[in-house]
Amino acid sequence: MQTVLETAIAAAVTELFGDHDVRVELMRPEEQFGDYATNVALQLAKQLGKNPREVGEALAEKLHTDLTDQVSEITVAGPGFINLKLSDQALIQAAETRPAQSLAGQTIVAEYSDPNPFKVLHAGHLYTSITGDAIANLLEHAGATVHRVNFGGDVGLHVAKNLWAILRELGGEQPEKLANVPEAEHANWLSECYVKGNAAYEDDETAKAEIVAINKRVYELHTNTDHDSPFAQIYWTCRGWSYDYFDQFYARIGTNFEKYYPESQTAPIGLKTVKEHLGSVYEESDGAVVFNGEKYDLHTRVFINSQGLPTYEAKDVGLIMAKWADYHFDRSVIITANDIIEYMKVVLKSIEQFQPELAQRTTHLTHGIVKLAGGVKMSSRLGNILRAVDVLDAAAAANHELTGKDDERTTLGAVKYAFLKNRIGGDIMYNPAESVSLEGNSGPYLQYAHARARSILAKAVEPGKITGELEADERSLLRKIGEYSEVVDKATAELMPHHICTYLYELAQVFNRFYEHNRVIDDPRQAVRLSLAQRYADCLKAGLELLGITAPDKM
RNA sequence: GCGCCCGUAGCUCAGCGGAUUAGAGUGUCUGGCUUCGAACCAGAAGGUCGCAGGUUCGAAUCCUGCCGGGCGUACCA
Repeated sequence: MQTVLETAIAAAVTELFGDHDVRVELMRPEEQFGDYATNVALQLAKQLGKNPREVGEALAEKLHTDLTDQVSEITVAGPGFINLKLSDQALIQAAETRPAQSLAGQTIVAEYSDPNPFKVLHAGHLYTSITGDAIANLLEHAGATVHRVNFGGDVGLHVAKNLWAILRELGGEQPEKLANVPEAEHANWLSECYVKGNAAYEDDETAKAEIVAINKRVYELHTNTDHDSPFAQIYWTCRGWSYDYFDQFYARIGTNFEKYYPESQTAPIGLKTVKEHLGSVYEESDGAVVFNGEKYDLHTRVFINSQGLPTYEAKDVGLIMAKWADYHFDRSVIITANDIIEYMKVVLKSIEQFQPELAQRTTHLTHGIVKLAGGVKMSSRLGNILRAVDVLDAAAAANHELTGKDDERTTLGAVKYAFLKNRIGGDIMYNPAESVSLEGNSGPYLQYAHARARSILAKAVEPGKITGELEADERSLLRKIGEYSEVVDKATAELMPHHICTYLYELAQVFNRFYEHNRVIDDPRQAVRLSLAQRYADCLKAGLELLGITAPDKM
């Protein structure tokens, strides 16, 4: 419908005023003004040297005859806006529009979550996982084949710190003693070891030297494919515990990954790639291999350190090469926190020098961090962290307190929506007491709104079709339903799921108002209203599912 | 120092070139359940959109400067 109107407006402009440089873009004005609005008269007036209202009046008159079937009212308002009100028939038709399949046929790799084995999953991982999942859903629903992948550091200094503490806890390289750690405690035990190892690294020079040595041993263990030495057994067992813990977490929040790319796998690829382009792209400096970003107004960064070990930069080069080899993607979306924006520019710029299409096809999408109320940043190095499970448990407790029930769907709905409703980019304030509300603009409000509509539908016979003239409240509801495809298209184009949250909340509000003032069952207009309720519930459910939130029929 | 991001009601956020009164939620105050689910609905109060210039028919939205905050700035990730 939007395209039909835009085409007609563009044609009318050309016919009345000849060719001019105007962008015909329809806006959604407030309902009192109409269903669509255009500012072409304002754009034209300047070029024609005419009064914008006169230009608007002329266009409105022309459009009124050109669009008799689609438009019931055209008015010129304010400085020269042309407001269009759809006929009921056109509105009914417009509400049938599906979101565009704008990415049909494309292969897209979506990388998100990226937790490090041996470390605890904190609230930030919860946020990035939920956001990444929603974005992957958007891409998928626009027709793309999406591969969800996950990158994580199973080698590196943090692992060495952890192993140093693990070895102390075990009293040496005695893998059999790992059996003493109860299965339920695996993740907690590892995270406690990390905190101890990190503290030792910072406070104790001897420990620091030992940790650096362990770091090198871990890399060697991978190059030698050592699974049998006592040291290797400890490493592989604890690493396995971490991946089990991740899988449990992802299962709980309902996302799943096709593939993990551990750094131990991408490191050798990155090392090889960087060395292949040593001299042409990368260069030696102070015993390390760097990419001189200053040539491109970026920072210079180390890709291979002076010990010959790959840094995160080289591992990321390896990751991008591995993703390319595995998928030959049309597009690669990497979702991380903001703090590595500049870093990623350097990595991509370096890759651009020898494989430009990989850099061109990559989108680095970043979000803020989860902050505790009071402005405290979370750090797993310090141990004063809010774990992912703490956030979920707090939401579950709030849910229980309000409803007396335990429902994981509501808990997840609350947490996911609380995170997703904010525009990606800024930091998220998390207040354990207030942030995960079940009322107002929240996930449970939408789930509840959905369940109410389903409850009505369950009481009635099959709804019919929406036909004939609509009453004002019915029209408002259908108008809102009709915006769905536009909103999803926008959210997909911008990779901004929060647009869907804003819309769904408005949609539910419109329905709740409708429901407050109008009967559905046992009303002369039952057939039309049931049909509207059905459309509404389907629309709400589809939107929630795009966000990764389940829409229960009862709650 | 340089670069990037942010500053909108007490709090948490939408809005990011358009409409006489800048929107929500929450919190405060008030009203509505013997009737399709009140996790709901309705109303009141609450804002010099950080400050100062500029561009524009039109600026919270674009540009410049300043103030305040965050992040990054070579061998962490």
